[in-house]
Amino acid sequence: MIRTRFSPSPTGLIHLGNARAALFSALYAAKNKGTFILRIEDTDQSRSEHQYTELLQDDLRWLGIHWQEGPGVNGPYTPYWQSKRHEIYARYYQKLEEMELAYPCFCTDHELALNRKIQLSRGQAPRYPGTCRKLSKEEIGKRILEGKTPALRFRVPVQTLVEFVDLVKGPQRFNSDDIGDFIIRRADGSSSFMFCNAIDDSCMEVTHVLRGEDHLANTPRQLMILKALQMRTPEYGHLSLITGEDGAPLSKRHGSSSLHDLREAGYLTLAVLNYMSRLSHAYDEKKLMSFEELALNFHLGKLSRSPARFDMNQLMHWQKEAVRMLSVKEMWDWVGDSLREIIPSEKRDLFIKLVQENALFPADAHVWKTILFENKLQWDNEQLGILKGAGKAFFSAAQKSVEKHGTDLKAVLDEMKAALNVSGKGLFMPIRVALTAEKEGPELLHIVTLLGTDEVLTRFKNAESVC
RNA sequence: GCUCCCUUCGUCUAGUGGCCUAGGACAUCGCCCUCUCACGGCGGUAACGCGGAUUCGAAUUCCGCAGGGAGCGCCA
Repeated sequence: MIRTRFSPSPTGLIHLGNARAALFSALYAAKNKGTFILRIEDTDQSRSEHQYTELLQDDLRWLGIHWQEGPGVNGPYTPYWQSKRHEIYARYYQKLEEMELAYPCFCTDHELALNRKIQLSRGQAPRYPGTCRKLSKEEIGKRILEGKTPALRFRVPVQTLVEFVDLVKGPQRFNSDDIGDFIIRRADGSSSFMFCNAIDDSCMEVTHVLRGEDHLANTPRQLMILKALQMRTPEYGHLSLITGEDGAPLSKRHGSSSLHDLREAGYLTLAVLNYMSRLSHAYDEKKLMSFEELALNFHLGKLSRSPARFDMNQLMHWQKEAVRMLSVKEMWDWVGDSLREIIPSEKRDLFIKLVQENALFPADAHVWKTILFENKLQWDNEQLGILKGAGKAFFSAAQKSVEKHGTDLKAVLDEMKAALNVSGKGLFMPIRVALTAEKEGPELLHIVTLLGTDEVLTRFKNAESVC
């Protein structure tokens, strides 16, 4: 049974990199009919904010990622909030202390910072020097009596090779001597990420951990903890990072860097899903795929080892595809139901159909709503040139034809062709500009139908008056 | 500084020693279709970071270099 998880900390909106870790974890579980777990890592009370645990779940659900265990659904390994798992961690701290594989550390922030500075200036790796490593029971007792509250450090074994096969990067080998004793419980009693993340994965029987590449060097630490406790270890796969268009790590200054931003910007779930799935994972299929299809064709072995750039062009491509796939109802939800009230009921279907072929975002639909249903056309100089080029006679002829044929555009055009000896672009462009003040857009036939005879006449008249 | 990761068209990638005069998609350019944009069709431009080694043969293996990134936190 495959079990994967996503374990965000509620300190902010879900970053695209993390969202992708969640996505791939969910896809992998889905592909293998396994279980995908959501676990909230809120051990850092000072930085965790409740609002984010809700937002993060909303955003995940929006992306179409659903968890079989976690907040809201529970499961056999409850609770799924780390802040509520203190007793569980306490047992393992005790075990480690009993085995003397963990020891209290009384060093202050100041001492540690100073030490790091000295080591760095000497060209050494900034590692914990082991100050409290050999404190006797008496010394420890004395300090505690003095009112000092220690943190707990893991005693890293000496001269030990930690080896594992990374699911995407391949065989890895680390020397324990490159790793300093690290904190597993803070002085305030809370658990550090390094510790509870590993413990929870093991306790929850997670089989495959897919996470960001930035955790690769953490893996030997977590493996050492689990090994010391004789607990089962998951397999790890480290996903390459997503960078901005300039190759630098994705950040706020690149614009949309969180799922939430994308959602707010009007991107569709399927667009984001297809784009993100294909960032550092190759699919043979070129068409837009559903979550299920993406899962079915997901292969760990197809995950790329190299970092991938976030590319707006490509996202836009999937957005275009996704918009075209929308049903009429979905289109209304997407463009905003308020538009309905402005548009007469008999014209709604046609409006949606027309917008669907030309819009990338809801705002585009609003532009066409304004053009077609609010009478405030403004021609710019170039457009005025086009109108004047056609001339007053053109538009008076147009009005005459419309009066006779109504919105039967073909009849109108035929008559104008014969009367004015114009055709092609010379015929269509002045009409398009007169009716929409745009040089591009949906088919004129549809535009004329939506406008109706009276409005078409008004607009031709206005065009004539500026010639 | 130390440890680790990464490096194929502008971008995402295919590629696991001969099928590679390196394939696809997006972007871009041109043509066709066409009332415009889009769609669609056809075609073009465009890449194996550098240097060695192994081999009859290397994008693919090995070594070095360069560049980019991560970790070395009482952050996660």
